[in-house]
Amino acid sequence: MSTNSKEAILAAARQIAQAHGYSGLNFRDLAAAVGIKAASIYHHFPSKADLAAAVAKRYWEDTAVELEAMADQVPNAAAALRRYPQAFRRALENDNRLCLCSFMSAEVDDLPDIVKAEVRAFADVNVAWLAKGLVAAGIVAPDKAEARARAIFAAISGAQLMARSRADITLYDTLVDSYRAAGLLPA
Amino acid sequence: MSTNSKEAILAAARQIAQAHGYSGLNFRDLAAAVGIKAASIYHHFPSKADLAAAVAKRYWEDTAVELEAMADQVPNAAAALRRYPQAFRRALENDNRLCLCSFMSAEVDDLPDIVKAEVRAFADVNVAWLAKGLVAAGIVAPDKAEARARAIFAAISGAQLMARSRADITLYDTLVDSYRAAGLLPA
DNA sequence: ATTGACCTACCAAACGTTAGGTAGGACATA
DNA sequence: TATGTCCTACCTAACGTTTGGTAGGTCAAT
Repeated sequence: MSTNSKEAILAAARQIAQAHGYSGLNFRDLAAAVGIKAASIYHHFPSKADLAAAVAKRYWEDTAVELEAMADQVPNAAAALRRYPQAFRRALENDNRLCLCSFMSAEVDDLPDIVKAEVRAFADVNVAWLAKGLVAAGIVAPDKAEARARAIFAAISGAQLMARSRADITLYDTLVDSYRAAGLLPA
Repeated sequence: MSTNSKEAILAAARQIAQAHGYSGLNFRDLAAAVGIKAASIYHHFPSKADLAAAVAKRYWEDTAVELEAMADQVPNAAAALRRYPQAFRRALENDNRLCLCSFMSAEVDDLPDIVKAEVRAFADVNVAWLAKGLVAAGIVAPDKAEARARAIFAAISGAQLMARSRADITLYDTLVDSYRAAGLLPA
């Protein structure tokens, strides 16, 4: 159970934080979700800040793997870009949850520094993947790829947030369609 | 001081909630900001839920007035639309704060129902104003105005959130520029 | 004499965190 | 083979603090 419990804590903490944020993540509920006692979490993580940093780090690591896998499953860069919104859709499918790092971006004033750093890393991973794909697909010039990638990332984050506030995943889909129609996302 | 205190509470609560969210809004800090005692807030608002609902309601009311004023100060609908991002820029100028309703959208799982309703009303106000302007400026057909308005609102919210996470208001400006370059926002 | 605005003084519940302890496995030494 | 030491993984119980909220008083203005 050694490594297993730590992994279970990370997984459960991610689910809680995607629904209730850093401030809404508490040791008692987290422990209950894992099936242990609150104090036992301290055997695996020295503090709430360290736990949250580990969760956020794992979150962007998982996302990086997922994005690479998505690119591999598809014939070309354009097709991979077309599937990018699906990555953010999955959080909404999971009980109307939000991207962990969108939630933590809102909470940034109350976040320990070690957590903030991981939140920024998540954005960096997304922007880098998008920029690479935009260039490979020949959609934008290399010197303008990062700006466009950031715009796509920000817009998709906003669409997810708005859909969450209405608990309406079809709103997310129509927002993505609108981004395509307007020319922000490649059609 | 009668009406004055109530207004002061609303104003201070808005500032706090835009920086720390609904969960980070507490009666002691709020009272201290106003210069009264925590218990005295209950003389004006029966509960935290009622207070937050009043704050959110006042927030969209103020926004509606501000948007109308913005439209009036400018010769035509296209010029008004061009200034829309400025409304969201002001929160960032105010100590890197976030739109109250973006924060509360993230927190939607833990929000009292009466607060949720006001959060949705804020989005409705923005979308209605944008849709009206888009039609008046002849940028989109009336039957497609609302979809485009929603896309703009979501994208601008996302840009503000991303800029906040980096505490970088110039990032907000470049995101807005990218939206224009990509065709989401009218140039 | 009543009301409005605010106060002091609490409370129960929940928070992150700590102290100290228990059960059981690993492992080198005697 | 048995003993002593150390480890991991978890526990109970409590710590001080903060939370939203309540009861009842004071006091100037009407």
